[in-house]
Amino acid sequence: MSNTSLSPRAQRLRDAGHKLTNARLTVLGVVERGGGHLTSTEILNRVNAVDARIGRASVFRALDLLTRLSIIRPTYIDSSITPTYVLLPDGHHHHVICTHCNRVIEFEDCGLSKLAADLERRLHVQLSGHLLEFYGLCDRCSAQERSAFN
Amino acid sequence: MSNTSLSPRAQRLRDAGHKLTNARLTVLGVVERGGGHLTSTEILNRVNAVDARIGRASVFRALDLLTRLSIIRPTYIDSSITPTYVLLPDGHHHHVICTHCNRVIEFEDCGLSKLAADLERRLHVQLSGHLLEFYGLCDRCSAQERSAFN
DNA sequence: CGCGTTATTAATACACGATATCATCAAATC
DNA sequence: GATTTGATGATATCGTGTATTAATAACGCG
Repeated sequence: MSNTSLSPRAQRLRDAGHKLTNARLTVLGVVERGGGHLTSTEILNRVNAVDARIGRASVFRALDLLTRLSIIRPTYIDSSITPTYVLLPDGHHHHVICTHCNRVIEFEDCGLSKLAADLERRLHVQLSGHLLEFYGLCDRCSAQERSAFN
Repeated sequence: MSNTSLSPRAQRLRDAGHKLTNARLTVLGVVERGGGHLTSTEILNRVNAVDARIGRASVFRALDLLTRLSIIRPTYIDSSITPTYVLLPDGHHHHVICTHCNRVIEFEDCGLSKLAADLERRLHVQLSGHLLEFYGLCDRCSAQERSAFN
């Protein structure tokens, strides 16, 4: 098979020395089309809808692998519940999580490339991505709080 | 009992309208003394070593509560395994996670207070903390990689 | 300082997300 | 096309986190 139609992220998988299997490409496709913040259960269901022959374990293994390659990242919305996986589109992702209603508000632009370059030099690390989360009350919840003192 | 010896974080619990129970204060103490990145299991064990009468569920509830107050935050080191909880000492925390050996390197200084103020204004939110994670290879692993092409 | 109210707890049984295992399979290389 | 080796899928199992409820202790108030 030729490589002409490989997605950039699939290419990264191969470049890192991993086989481009059906299971991995399906999981990657589901996450890419998912629009962010899918739980493992949602991913399992969607993968199964695409190809019922793909097993649970392979989905979890694929998620682990994609995480190690900084293609996706597991995050907690609420504490302790199953994580949601977010794509790190250009290696990074940023959001605000409301600690009252658990709403997630994404935003662009973190201005962290300078800090990343600093860290690479100071700590002798090779960075491939980052995640920035802010916690607090969203607009609705903070309005509510003001009016009800509670 | 007088309030003279309340820790600042315990004070925050009370100010938010929650009772300062033995279970909550014990969990908080364990996390504060833990030096960051304790798993729930480690926290459970240490809490039990301090006071064996405290039940599992109370520990998880305390962790949830402390998370909602942005006093701690669950994070994933490796994908899919049990989370580790980090203190957000002044409302924020920053680290680099090595995607090869899972080592965690903490650093100070993120320069994000300006961005936080911006977001509060633009999104009409009230922020109480943040977490910044970088992913990549640590010094040891990136040296290894260079010498072994692998 | 003790009493009443009410949030919180402890104990247990349970649910369910994630994993270990291993025989089978298929992707990449030549 | 054959070979090598990493990856898969099925299943049994594990272990973290949760629901439930009667009992308890923290806090405010007199």
